[in-house]
Amino acid sequence: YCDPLMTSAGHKITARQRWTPTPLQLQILERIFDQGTGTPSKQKIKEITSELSQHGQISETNVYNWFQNRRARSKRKQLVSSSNNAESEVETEVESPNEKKTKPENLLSQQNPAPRAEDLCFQNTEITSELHFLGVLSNPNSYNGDDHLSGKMGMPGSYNIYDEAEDYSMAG
Amino acid sequence: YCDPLMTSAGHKITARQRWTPTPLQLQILERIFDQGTGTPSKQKIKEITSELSQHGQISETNVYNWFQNRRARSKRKQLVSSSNNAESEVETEVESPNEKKTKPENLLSQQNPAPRAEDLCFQNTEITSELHFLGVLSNPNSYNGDDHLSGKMGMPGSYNIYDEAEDYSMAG
DNA sequence: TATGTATGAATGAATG
DNA sequence: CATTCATTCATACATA
Repeated sequence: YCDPLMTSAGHKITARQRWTPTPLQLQILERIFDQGTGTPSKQKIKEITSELSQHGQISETNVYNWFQNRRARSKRKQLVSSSNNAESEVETEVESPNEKKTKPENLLSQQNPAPRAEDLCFQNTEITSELHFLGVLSNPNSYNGDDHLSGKMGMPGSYNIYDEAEDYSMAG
Repeated sequence: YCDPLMTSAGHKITARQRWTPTPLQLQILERIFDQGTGTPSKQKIKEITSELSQHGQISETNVYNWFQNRRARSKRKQLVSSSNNAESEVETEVESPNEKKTKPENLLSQQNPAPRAEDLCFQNTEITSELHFLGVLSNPNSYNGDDHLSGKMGMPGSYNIYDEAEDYSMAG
């Protein structure tokens, strides 16, 4: 399945728009990932890329993205698995982006200590859309505007309770 | 007016928590960014926000973040070339030049090895972005055939890998 | 050919 | 400002 760049038989390999890791590359990547390196960082990325280059064309960006995706994916899976015992009715909709309606990040606390107060505003989409048409969202209060860094704005057009003026120590 | 809440994928009508810059907004932002203003002052942010607000919902936070991200991405990799150039004999058996396809999904910059510092992907990211949003906003069912690029830009290296991917080449 | 799934890539937002 | 996360989009690939 994975071997788009196969030169042995595939003479006419239609260059993909996106990089397709070869089995070898994948193996190495997984191996490194399994080592718990998690975020290889720049230097490591280079090394890995260099290594993978021996097995096929690859860029540091690819490696970087791979790890990023891998990590995000891993977490997703994890929280999903743990969600089983959870009392939530959220049935394993994990692999169904189609069915995905919201992001059960609350379950994510397992691995993530939830350092940030992610107050998800679960507002009805329909409402939002309606508001758009109504033009209600056209020009909200725009908040004070000095809390760029602290801007916890959850959604555009939604009035976040944290809209309070939160001045940050941004070097002006 | 383009509905930022609706995307080509539009599998779900769930409103996006994420601000989606409209074409106009993007254009203005890029323009300002191009001026070299870099990180506009809070005052400037307000002004920009005000301007962009006329083209769609937007917050100062959005503007702020946008510039931050833009800046971070602007500085594309510049050392990826001389650092890891282990691959010299890449089996780049690209398709024949005669090969022609309706959809120029020709080789991606990633697929293209031989990273040269001078030859770094200096594609017009602006264009790419525009095309992107066009494709996104375009509905597969409503192919306009006019200016819709449907993500199938005929630009080589439309997916400039180095445009994204945080620079892991950090000096430290 | 059309649909579904898996996954790489793009981007806004968060954090340090 | 630098780095990382989370979400979404687009596409390769498998399947019917």
